[in-house]
Amino acid sequence: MSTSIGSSLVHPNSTPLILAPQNRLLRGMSRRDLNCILRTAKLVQLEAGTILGNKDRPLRYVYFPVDCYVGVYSSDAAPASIAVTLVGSEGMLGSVLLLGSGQLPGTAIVVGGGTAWRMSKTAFAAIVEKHTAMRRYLMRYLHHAIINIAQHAGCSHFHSIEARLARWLLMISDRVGSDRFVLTQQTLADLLGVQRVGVTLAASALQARNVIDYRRGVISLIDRQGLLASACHCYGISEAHYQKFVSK
Amino acid sequence: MSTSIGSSLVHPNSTPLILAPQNRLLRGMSRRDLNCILRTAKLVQLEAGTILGNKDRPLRYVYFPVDCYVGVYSSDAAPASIAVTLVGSEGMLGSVLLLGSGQLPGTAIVVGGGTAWRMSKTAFAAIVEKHTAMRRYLMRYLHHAIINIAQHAGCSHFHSIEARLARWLLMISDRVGSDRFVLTQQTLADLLGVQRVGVTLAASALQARNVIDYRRGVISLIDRQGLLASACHCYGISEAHYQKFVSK
DNA sequence: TTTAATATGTTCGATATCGAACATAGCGTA
DNA sequence: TACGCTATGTTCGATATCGAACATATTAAA
Repeated sequence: MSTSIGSSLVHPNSTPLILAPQNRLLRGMSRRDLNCILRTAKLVQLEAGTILGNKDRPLRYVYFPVDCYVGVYSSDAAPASIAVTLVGSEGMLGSVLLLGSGQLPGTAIVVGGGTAWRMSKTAFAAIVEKHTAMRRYLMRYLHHAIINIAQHAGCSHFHSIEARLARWLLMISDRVGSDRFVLTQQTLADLLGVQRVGVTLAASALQARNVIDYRRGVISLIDRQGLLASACHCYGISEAHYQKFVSK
Repeated sequence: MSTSIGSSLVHPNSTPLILAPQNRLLRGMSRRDLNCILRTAKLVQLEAGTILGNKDRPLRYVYFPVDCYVGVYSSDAAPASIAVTLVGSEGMLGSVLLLGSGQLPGTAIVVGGGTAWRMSKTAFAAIVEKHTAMRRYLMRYLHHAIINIAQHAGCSHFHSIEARLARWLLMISDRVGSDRFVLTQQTLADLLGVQRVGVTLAASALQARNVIDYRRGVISLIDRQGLLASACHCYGISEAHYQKFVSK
């Protein structure tokens, strides 16, 4: 729904500003900085499964997702891969370019398709070079992203599949801005770095407790409180850190 | 030995330059940048167990280890904690200050005592603000550190205790610049985020194959090739990345 | 309507690690 | 020398997840 609204609203050079607030990071910028980005960026459609960059091929663009989200996986190898971070409407893909290189800490793959603001890495570099406030702001976001990756490392090491699944469902929900989204258990398994069986069992348990509902690739979060209770504390820690250090 | 040489060489304002090359990151700088740092930094002694900073208390100093090394743990809580990175003579603690905040992605604890160059965070901020080449160089190091953390996340999730132990022993050896160092199995267990039993079994296996030798807190790497073969590929990947992106 | 493709459900033995003890051995100190 | 502290060794049942099948159900296409 937000997708169709978004698409219908976009007319070149008319009122793209209406969409911009749908990205939390852009929303946190000054009107001036925001305009600067939107003048340069282009709204594009990203399809699930698209590879946006990996360790060997640096990013050519940076992305500010509106209603899509991108997983960054530790490795290309499917069976021995785990997502180290998830980028959606709360952030951007490519903040690492602030350090002078678009080399990601892994492989970035679009998990949920949708729209995103896209900008070439050179344009991005030029803008942040010029606008100090924006650069500082995005550096805070990058800092948050780093801390988040470290958090993930501990999380995936110590917490059960069920707790991590609950956490990721909350994270995805936040990033797409909906409590209902398209996602198969296999894709979730790839994100968590576990077998699909593990996700099936964990998801069944959550469904049995009436916390979520899913059928053939569509997951609905029914009881958000229950999901929070099922998730490890990492979710809350990460969200609190974002609020404290990024969004003002 | 390197410790005693180092200590005996240090006379205030005399020839501290001799020690500086013992930090790989400093060694990679131009003579001018290096002098600038050494004029400001002070050589200090760090004792094992010292906490240098955590998520709540940002760093007050940055450190360029000479023969000590520092673990950054995902959490304060001892039993549910795992090291996300290890900083020794190959790098610095506090590169994250390049992003404007000294908040680490975890708790930094001195694992192996020794000497390090220390500089206040304000002095550091002033220097990197002024020296563009140095800032860019250290940004490359920070970039490497980020990628390394992501690598660790995948590593600890997929690889066995024995492979990870072998990897960490190599990492520690590189950071202290010796194939023999003081370290108990309990400390190793804390680094790996596992029980001590797990380390004992893995270490016994390595010793049985004549790859390492240890007795009461002193570990000696006997067969480096064998250790490399026992370690997961993460070690080589990380080292290669450092060479490619940091050290020129 | 039939068929194929895909998503989910279920089972089962194997294995790594946990969690919790208790035992032994080396080293410093009284 | 005797003592106590600390580091390492060893055992054992419990558990989560793996690895590999095969079964069923839903949807889309022919």
